[in-house]
Amino acid sequence: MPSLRDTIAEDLRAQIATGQLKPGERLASEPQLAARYKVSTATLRNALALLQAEGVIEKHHGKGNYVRRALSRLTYEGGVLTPTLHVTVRTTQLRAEGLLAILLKVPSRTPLTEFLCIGHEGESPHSLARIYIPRDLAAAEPPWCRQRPAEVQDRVTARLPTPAEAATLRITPTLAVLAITRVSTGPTGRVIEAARLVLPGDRAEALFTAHHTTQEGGAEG
Amino acid sequence: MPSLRDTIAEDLRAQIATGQLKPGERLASEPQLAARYKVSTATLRNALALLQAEGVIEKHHGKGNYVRRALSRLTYEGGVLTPTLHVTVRTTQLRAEGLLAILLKVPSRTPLTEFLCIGHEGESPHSLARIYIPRDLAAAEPPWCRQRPAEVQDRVTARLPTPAEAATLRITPTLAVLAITRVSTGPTGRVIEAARLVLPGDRAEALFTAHHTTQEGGAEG
DNA sequence: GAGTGGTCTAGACCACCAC
DNA sequence: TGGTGGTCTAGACCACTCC
Repeated sequence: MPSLRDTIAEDLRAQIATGQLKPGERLASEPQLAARYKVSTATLRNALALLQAEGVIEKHHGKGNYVRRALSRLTYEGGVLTPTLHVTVRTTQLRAEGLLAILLKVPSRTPLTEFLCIGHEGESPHSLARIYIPRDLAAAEPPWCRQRPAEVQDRVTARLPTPAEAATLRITPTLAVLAITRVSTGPTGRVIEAARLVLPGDRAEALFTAHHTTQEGGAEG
Repeated sequence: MPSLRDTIAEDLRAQIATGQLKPGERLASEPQLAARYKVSTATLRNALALLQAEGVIEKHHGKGNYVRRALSRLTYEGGVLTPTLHVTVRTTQLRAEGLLAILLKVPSRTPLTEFLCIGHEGESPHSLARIYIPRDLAAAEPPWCRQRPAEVQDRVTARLPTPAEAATLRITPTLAVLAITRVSTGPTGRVIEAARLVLPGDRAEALFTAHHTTQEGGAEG
């Protein structure tokens, strides 16, 4: 037996899917919706929380609840994120500590340059990347015109965003993100770049293609 | 100013991190905890919902709330999931439809063999894989001893599990999963396998390593 | 039956936003 | 200032588990 919450969520999902509620449109206020569905506001908010976790609606304190605009799907492939419409970059000087030093294989307190990159589509941010480069390798040019790596390793996980990440990406803290940690090694074996990408789970995917010429099997567990 | 919910969640997290609450142990009942923290049960349950979404606790209706047992981290690399302790396989005959036909590049209704693989560690399931192979390629041997692929493409996304997946993996529907769709192509260009893996986001990671010998840059957006 | 978590209610009070 | 969502309360009632 579906709960009231699930029934209401399903009804709103259907209204959005059929276009009765359009992207960017404001939903009726929570008291109004609660009255319409004959439930308490707590139950109605519970239903909205479901839709929020699915990335179907956005909540804006003091303004209302809105149908989420359908943005392009993001594809991460070969170290490149597409589509890349607008990127704002903020450069910071810092020193390697902890995990960052390990990733870059440098001693603690090694000078680094951080490039904080936020990708935008229209008004809304859609991707967050923090790129770390040993300072002696970082010049004036942006990092994506740099030395060619000989090896790139991507570590991909699914998790909830930190509150800061959620705020930056304007997503709810309950919407899962795809987190990619990339380490690029130069031809000499030196790590030339470490990057941490955070992408909204509901509209991002990462593609990896491997070519085999000799042995190796397509196994699994 | 942190909310009561966040404060309580943080306190419980700390108790678990410091070992005051041990893996597998039952928490005090919700009314007891609510009294201890001097909040309503609704607020206390709100805090527990946070911990549940992080994979820190498990809720069991009618029994209690339990600290989640720390299982090994799962690593998916080169098409192999490790550690692979126990796998139960169920074989099913079916016909390609929709997305499956597209992935395998076969006409609709092509006969397929499905291998439903559930990885276990002790009592608890930790991974779910559905492997699809054109029936003329599927023999008696399990799929991981099959023909060598020339190319393997992995498509990785982060999302919430379906209710069925959550039940199979014994995770909450609010814990994100890492979903990997793999397509293996044989030396002749024919797709020899499609696989859909679902891994709990809080303890799985996928690793991909690319080697470059010529051009290509480490870009990003 | 006793105890647990799951759902839901009705309403108070606060914080944010726009006019 | 009025409307919106955010947090929290106190308590009713139901469903599940175990004795």
